[in-house]
Amino acid sequence: MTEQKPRNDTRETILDAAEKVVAESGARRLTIDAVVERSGISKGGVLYHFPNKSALLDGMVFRMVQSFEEKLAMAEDTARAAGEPVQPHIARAMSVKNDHQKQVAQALLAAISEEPARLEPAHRLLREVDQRFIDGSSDPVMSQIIMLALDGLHHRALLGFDVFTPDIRDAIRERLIDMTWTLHS
Amino acid sequence: MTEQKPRNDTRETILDAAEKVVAESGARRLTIDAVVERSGISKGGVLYHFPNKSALLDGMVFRMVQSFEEKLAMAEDTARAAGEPVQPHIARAMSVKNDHQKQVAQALLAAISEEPARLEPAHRLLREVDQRFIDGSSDPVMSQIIMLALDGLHHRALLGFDVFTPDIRDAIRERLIDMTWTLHS
DNA sequence: GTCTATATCAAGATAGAC
DNA sequence: GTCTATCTTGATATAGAC
Repeated sequence: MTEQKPRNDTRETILDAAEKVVAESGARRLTIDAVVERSGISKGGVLYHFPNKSALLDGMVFRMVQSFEEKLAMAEDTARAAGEPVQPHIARAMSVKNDHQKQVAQALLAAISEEPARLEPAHRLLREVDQRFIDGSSDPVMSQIIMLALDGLHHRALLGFDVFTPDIRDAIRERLIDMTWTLHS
Repeated sequence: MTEQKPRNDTRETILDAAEKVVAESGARRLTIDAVVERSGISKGGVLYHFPNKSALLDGMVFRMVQSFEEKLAMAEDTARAAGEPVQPHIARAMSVKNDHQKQVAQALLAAISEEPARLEPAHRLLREVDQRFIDGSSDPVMSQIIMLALDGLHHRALLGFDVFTPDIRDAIRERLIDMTWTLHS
């Protein structure tokens, strides 16, 4: 039995609240006080875990990067276990629209508004994924285009501009995954 | 003789300065005072033209949208004059990396950090361009993918994450334009 | 239309009790 | 480890002279 993650300690509660604030009120209003209010934890408590606002942003970005990495690692493991190329699985993992993607958007948004330099871990991750995604492709430029289109999906969510109906979104996703298969078989 | 545009009145100077502040110091530091300092115009002067910060953001977004619309209109005129489909020309116009794209990034960044609602004019524009770009395509899903990839290029510039060498960027651009031709001939 | 001076407030950060 | 109270600053906005 893998025990339930005891993840909902105070730290996680604070990060959850921070994301909610950004989602609900915009990156501008991501203030310590807003997080205090949204989390129900006192200012002293919040500042105990994140001694200043930069640390809070680092925490948001780090958690986002980490959970994204886990998701990709799982996708790649699945691929390898099936003896398949990893790239279509990466594409699928990147294009899923769920809470996690929202988390990505909120964290990126907060960091870029406040201190773009804090995005470095996200840049690192994107560079690595780019590399693995293009690797071994029979048409690297097309692979890069697919990766950019996947980025574009995130982009629109980030800008709060998500006009696709679920069917169109699904059609786009499946098409991108198909294309990836073609480039890696 | 078309006379030199007399565009460099105080208003434009202020908007230029605002973009420079975002580019140099991040959206967070886009303050009235920073614009005052960067533009050399006094606080009273700046607040005469933009009575509050929201008005300044509106001004940034509006100018961005307008110049983008002009650029697209020119591209479409060129296409029609040559009896060609407009979509490849739209793709070309959207993928050019220049000062204008930087302007887009700075304005978007400032608006989204501060007041996402102020992005509405940009959303409207993107919806329209999307529509025209997909219109009459022999493969609308692929057209949408191309548009998303073009978005992705902007996205990476926006996040300060622009890793492509100029040749790769050119290769991607030309490929996207080629694909667009295929879908509209 | 442009300027300086100043009022007001929101937000980050610290101190110290429990 | 969590809390309340308070200090300090940076930023918006106003007033009114030139």
